[in-house]
Amino acid sequence: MPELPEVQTVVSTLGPLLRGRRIDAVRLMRQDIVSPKGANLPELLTGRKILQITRRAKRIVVSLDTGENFYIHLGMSGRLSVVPRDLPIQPHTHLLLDFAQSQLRFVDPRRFGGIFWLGRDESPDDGLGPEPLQLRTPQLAKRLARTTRAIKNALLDQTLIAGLGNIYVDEALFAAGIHPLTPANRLSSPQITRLNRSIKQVLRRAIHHRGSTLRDYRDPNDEAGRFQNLHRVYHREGKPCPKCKTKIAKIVLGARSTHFCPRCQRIK
DNA sequence: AACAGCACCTGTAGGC
DNA sequence: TGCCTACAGGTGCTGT
Repeated sequence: MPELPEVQTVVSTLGPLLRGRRIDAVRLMRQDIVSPKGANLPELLTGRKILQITRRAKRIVVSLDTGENFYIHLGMSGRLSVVPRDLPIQPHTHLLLDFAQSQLRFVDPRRFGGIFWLGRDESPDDGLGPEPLQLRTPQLAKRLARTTRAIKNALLDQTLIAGLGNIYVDEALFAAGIHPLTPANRLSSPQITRLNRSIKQVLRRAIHHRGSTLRDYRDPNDEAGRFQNLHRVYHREGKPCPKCKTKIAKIVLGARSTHFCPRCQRIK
């Protein structure tokens, strides 16, 4: 469910609530959400203090006072919330961290998300391409030149560029006027320049509006995002294109729905 | 070796 | 109302 803007919103909300707090107790209801398989989270976390919470792509990285780190991935349906300890526990709650005055809960019905403990030789960057908000155009051009896949699929590949998902790829391609099926290595250099600008613009706006809530995304204070109201193509099939009024099309690409304007986004 | 396709899970919305 | 299917914001594996 969450892409970079939603994860950024979660991280900015959690930071002030948890920074400097000591973990008094840990309750892990399902071991199978933890990686590596055998990691003993209660033992690793109890008594530790949280130094800071940061984001890398869609990973929520928690740094501890021991110098150790782990990250949380929300998958499609994962949610983190900070609540009073005595609030009733809802179904699919897999992990509870107790602090003096509050409790952090990880709830994830589909269990595509999880908690990833990082060993001394591991980094939250492992397996990830560059951050889209820091990406320079020559770097993007170089990476896209290496592949013939459809640009939509290439942008979803987290090793190529890390943090975009289905919504924001469709929105960025629309903003740049690029057809999602265009082979990545066939983009012209003006197109790549526009694409890089569009990606940043879409992500910044989405972060400003605290992400998109389509079904059930919520920040740790249980608040919905607002950016879904500003989507121009995503989930708008059959509705008029905001630029030219042509009906927005929906196709399936790599098993993901893909939305675009057939008139504004042509394959060159 | 890169890449398409599917599997992994559960909840929900929409059609009949 | 109720049943059944399709689909959902992600990623990792498998087979070509």
